[in-house]
Amino acid sequence: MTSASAAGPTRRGRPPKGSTQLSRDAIVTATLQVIDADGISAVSMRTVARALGVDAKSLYNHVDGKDGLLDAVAENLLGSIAIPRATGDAATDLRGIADAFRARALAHPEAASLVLTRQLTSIAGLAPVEALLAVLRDAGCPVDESVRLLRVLVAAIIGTLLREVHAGPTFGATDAEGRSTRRDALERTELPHIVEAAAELAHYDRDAEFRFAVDAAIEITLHRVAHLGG
Amino acid sequence: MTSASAAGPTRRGRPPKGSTQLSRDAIVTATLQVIDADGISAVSMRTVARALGVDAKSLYNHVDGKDGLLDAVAENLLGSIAIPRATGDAATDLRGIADAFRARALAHPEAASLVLTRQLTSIAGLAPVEALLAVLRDAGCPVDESVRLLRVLVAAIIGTLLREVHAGPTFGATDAEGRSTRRDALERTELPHIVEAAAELAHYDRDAEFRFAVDAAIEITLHRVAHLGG
DNA sequence: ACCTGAACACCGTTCAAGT
DNA sequence: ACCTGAACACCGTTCAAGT
Repeated sequence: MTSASAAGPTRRGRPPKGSTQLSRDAIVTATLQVIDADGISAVSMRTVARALGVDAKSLYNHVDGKDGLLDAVAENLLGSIAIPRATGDAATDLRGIADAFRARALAHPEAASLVLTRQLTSIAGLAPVEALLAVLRDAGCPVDESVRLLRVLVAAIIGTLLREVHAGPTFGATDAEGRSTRRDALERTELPHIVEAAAELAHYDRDAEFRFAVDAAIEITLHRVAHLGG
Repeated sequence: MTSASAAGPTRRGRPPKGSTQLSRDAIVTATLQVIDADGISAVSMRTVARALGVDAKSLYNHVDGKDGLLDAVAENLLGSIAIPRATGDAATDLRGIADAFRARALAHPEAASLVLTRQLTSIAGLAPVEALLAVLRDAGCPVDESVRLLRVLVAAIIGTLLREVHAGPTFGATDAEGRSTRRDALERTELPHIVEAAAELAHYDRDAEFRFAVDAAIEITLHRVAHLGG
């Protein structure tokens, strides 16, 4: 009945010495590692805490619940996009920003859907938007039209990346056997145009599709800019 | 210690009479109701089962776990899009399909992200793809180019709808006070082009933005078709 | 063929207690 | 200021037992 002596298995209270202080940044990094290793569905307050050698409840001191944690990961990714220096050629610069965005997404494919999918109200991830706006304004596009075109571009990028990220190996150009499985399934639908295009539908060249979609969006954008500005 | 008599609270074994047989369809419908009422995060095997007056484990007889359940909901939604009859004018027909897709998504905004986000390997939701392909092929576009343009269109539709669905009330045109909150936040970023465009960025006219993005994708599509087919 | 009891190994989160 | 124990109300899923 005396108070507990020194045999307690885990400690309580503040960490004793320099046992690598927990921090928001360390938590985000650990979460990204869990996602990369085991997928986004493996993320829980407990798995992340375990990776840090800490109790799950400790995370609440640095992050606003699980949802806040996932937001923080998305913001971290978005904020770490390396936007290339502007060249002055609008098409080149827009493409460069799109490519930088994609490169970051594909570096963490399992985490990418967080960025593509979450409504980010924070200001952390606004750098790419600023960069796109800068290109459009410098090309002589008025503010309101710039915002509309910005949204067209972003929708094209996100829509395409979302397919690419979700497509998984069964859809990629490398996996020949998954491709033929898919083709067979498409041919069995008996929908005439789908059967006709089954081979093309089963094939997905990620790089080429991204380039095609983004170039299409850029083309329409610059076409409109030319009509308006000068 | 005798075997249990007639006082057991819930029954075991097959349902006794005509107690509305459980079915895959009933399960999907109940899930959609849960989603509409309380959001997608409220979906669990237990909540859906409760809505049906049944034990959660019973669902496993009709549906492949929670993931299979959500796939089934997405397929149901995708399969119930009312595709308008073709008029023969390609732009009109493409717009009609896009609008039909959007109408279905907005009818169940909380469930929409399932359709936009899940990789659907099933053939259930292929009708819209068949319809889009039909329009492109009838316009004289070759098969391979049709598939590429189809993907551009779908990416534009999904990218735009995803923003619209996630935007929530804080982003809409109706909510004037959320809009001004957002504008203030944007002005505080001190990123020059974002500050300049803060008013436009804080404003989002859902109908107009969808129309603009889809028309842009259609324009580029038909432009390419004209160059190729004639 | 279809349902459930018992059971398992998990979840997110609060709040008071510790240092 | 930051951590954890105890606790709560949940999860998805299996498998054998029932009818």
